[in-house]
Amino acid sequence: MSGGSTPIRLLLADDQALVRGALAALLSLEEDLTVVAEVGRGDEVVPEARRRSPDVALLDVEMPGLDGIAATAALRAALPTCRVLVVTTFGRPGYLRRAMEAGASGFVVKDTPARQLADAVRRVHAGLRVVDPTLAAETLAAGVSPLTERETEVLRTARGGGSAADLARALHLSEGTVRNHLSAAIGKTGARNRADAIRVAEQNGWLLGE
Amino acid sequence: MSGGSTPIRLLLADDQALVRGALAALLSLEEDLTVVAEVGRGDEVVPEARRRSPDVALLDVEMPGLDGIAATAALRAALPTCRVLVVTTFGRPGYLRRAMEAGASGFVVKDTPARQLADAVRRVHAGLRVVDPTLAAETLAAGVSPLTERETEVLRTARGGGSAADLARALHLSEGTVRNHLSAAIGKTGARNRADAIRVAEQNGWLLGE
DNA sequence: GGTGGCCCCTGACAAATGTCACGGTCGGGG
DNA sequence: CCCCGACCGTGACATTTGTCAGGGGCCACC
Repeated sequence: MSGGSTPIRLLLADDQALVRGALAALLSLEEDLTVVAEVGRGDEVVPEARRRSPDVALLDVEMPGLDGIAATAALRAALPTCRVLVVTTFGRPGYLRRAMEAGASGFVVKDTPARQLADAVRRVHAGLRVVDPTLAAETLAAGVSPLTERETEVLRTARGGGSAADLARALHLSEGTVRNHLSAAIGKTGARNRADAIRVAEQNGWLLGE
Repeated sequence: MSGGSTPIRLLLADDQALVRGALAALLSLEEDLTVVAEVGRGDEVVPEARRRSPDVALLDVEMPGLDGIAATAALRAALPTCRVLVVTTFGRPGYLRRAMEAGASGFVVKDTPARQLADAVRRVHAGLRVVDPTLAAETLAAGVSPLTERETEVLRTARGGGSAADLARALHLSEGTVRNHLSAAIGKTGARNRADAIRVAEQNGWLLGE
């Protein structure tokens, strides 16, 4: 494929240096691909992309500074010609939706065989969309988050652990209100605990930043 | 180094196919290393190692079937000549201790630069021990788990979420006993919640399977 | 034989949690 | 306009949770 013309320029973003380097090694084996930049934080994606102007960016979702979804949106805004392929550990149904809404061209789970990654990159670069089919089905099934904005916020804050009173102080709400939102969230998630509700919401990717 | 003699034979175990393949690509760049086996589950490590008889095994801690620590012990028992290098995502202080106790020769976090991995493999193969220095310090600081056997068991079961009554049924205990164990665990971990205690214990690697 | 640790249970208590019914504000859409 | 839904708050209530003071059994160690 791709007969000898200029190779596809790649930017890699992953917080784990070892994985980042390994992915670079893997992709560098392909003649039509070249890794021109590597970053370990979400907020370094756009600055580095400006410097190196890659064709495709591979972004992890879990990153310090700025998560991969937010980084996707920022990158699409800054360099519209650069395509984004999100590569993530967890197949949280909501992640896929959020990534696509943020302007990603592809979404790959780290479970997929290594061979397919290069192809995914090429497809994305060609303007096609790449999506894990089973994950797409799950996304449809899980649907959009049933949680209201405040409920997500309360649940997100509750993740750190702490009493309802603590949450109330942190969010400038009354303790009763916090408990009400939590109760609503528990009902909507089908959970029976506060902790349970957090787990469910997290699994479905309903707790992503903003 | 290693002037042209037979290369070091490696087995890779990681549940994420992409990472596994990428690591294989990374390590295959080194002339004195060759990847002879790849598995995605902990319980496949020993059978595959028997077939391919690698010199060094790189094992992830988080794996289905059998976690990396248990796989380490099993592998050491089955093939004593095969050294083990544990490669993990999380630098849980307790993981390092458990891995060393299980007979691992090295312990590397996925945050470390990709360049150092090949050297770590060579050192391990040479009979040396490889340990992340900062992590070693943390391990010393965190110390051994203060939790009693039953306390860990209860806490581990409580991870799934559920009321004290549920746990009592699952563990064939009285509900009061469960609450007592939980209370003790909460006290020892310095937490203020049940959920908090679980987080702390998990972070320190105190909840690993037997 | 005594002591101490871990285990299991009981019962009781204060605190936190989850639920409900209720009232009020605000904005958008029929 | 008026209604609905999201949002904030109150107060009250049953349940759950975390804590404490006990009791007894077992085992290891001095």
